[in-house]
Amino acid sequence: MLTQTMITESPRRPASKAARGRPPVEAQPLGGSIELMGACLSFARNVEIYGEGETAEYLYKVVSGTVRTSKILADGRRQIGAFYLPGDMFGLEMGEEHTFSAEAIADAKVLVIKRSAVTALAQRDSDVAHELWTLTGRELHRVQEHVLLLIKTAQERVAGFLLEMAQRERESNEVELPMSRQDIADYLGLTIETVSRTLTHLAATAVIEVPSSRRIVLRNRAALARLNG
Amino acid sequence: MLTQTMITESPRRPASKAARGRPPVEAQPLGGSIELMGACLSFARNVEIYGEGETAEYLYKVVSGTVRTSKILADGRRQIGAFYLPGDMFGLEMGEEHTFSAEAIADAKVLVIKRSAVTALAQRDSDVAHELWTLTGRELHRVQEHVLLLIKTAQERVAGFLLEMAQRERESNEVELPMSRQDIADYLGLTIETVSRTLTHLAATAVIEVPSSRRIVLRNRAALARLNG
DNA sequence: CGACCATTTGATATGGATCAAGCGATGTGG
DNA sequence: CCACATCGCTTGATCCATATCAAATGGTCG
Repeated sequence: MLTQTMITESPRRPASKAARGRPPVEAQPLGGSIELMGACLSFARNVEIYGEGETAEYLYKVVSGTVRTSKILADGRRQIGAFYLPGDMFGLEMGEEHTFSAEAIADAKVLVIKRSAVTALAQRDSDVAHELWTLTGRELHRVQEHVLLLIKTAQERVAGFLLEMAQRERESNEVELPMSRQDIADYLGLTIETVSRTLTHLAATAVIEVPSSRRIVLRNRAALARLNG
Repeated sequence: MLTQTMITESPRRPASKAARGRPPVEAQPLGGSIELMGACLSFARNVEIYGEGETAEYLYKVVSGTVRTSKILADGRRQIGAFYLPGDMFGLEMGEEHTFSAEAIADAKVLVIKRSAVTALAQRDSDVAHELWTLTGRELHRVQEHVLLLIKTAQERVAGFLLEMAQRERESNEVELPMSRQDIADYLGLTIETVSRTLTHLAATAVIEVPSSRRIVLRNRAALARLNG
């Protein structure tokens, strides 16, 4: 069994701190008509936003911070389904229940939108319906990519992960990782030690630089892409 | 690199043989309004239905036989995305291109539906739109389950696969596997040898019975479910 | 400063991959 | 009708990537 990060239910901190370190989200083409009608909530680091199995009453959009969705298997192993950065929507479900749980990785602000309102709107407005569908389709695509990651070697997974993260934080070579090594490991289906060793190895071969554990510089993108398979 | 099954582009055989061995498909609640407007095509074993990267002009519904979707990685490894049995729809894409290719595993008949017709219809009819969305959502759920399979041990993957297949062929304990060991291996992210060994082991421990290589009897579902994690 | 985490590093174990035969069906040509 | 090639599958022996177990390091906060 893998060692799990203990989820410490730390008390909510004031929202003022949550927006730190990431620019405000510009209006997205997707969700343009949706995002108007939600309330904005703050969640402190490691606080659960919703739990697996709870009824899916809302869908969410990250304003600041980072959110992870995860699932705990019977024997305690944890699988992380996705990381959501500012601008990403999450929590949209087809069934009545959330199939994963969601937690804030760093203090996060999320826009909360009532599901019933959106689906009702979608019934009349085919554009909204199309947006919802697109959202699900995008998610599908992401998960398919995730499957492709999981059949690869440790190096390839880590390389793929870094490229994925780099792609998302505006095409820079500096990647700020908001999640712990354990989170990365549980996302990639590896152990924390293997993730660490692989990063060390990539650094040793000058493919990346690791100035601090949560900050990574991509020195040789081509090599990473090659490793990615 | 994994050894790949050679895809022999055998010539199309007459459709009469394709329906063998599986009862005709009853009308599904989903797709009720969609399936009326398609043509029915036949594909021989191992014939490609569409290729990765081709423009997604149609979506498909399996009438008889079995279809697999797959992707070949740069180094030759193959990942199978899904197996589609009679009644299942596949090939629905959000983008303009197919992200996987699709081949018939056994001689198959598939209903072919023009994408543009469906999306046009969806624009006016919110029920059709909802059907499309549901279809994508169901697919998303399947792929999420696939991810969960891929982080498990070989035993757990094979057990999970068998349960999945059993669930789909009307809740019987007899599972007829239409796909080869190589297909199963590429679906589960294992080698053909490991799949074979695992099945042998499950048979040795009386969890299953393997009267012929393509036919499996689940003797102890509880044990399988336990192995499934 | 000292306690507590997260992360790295090291030593060893192991599950599954790889390499290599063997086996049983199915089909083909002599 | 039988010898023989072929193909899909199984079985065996060995190797290696990653897990596991254990300890050291380093950063953060009271």
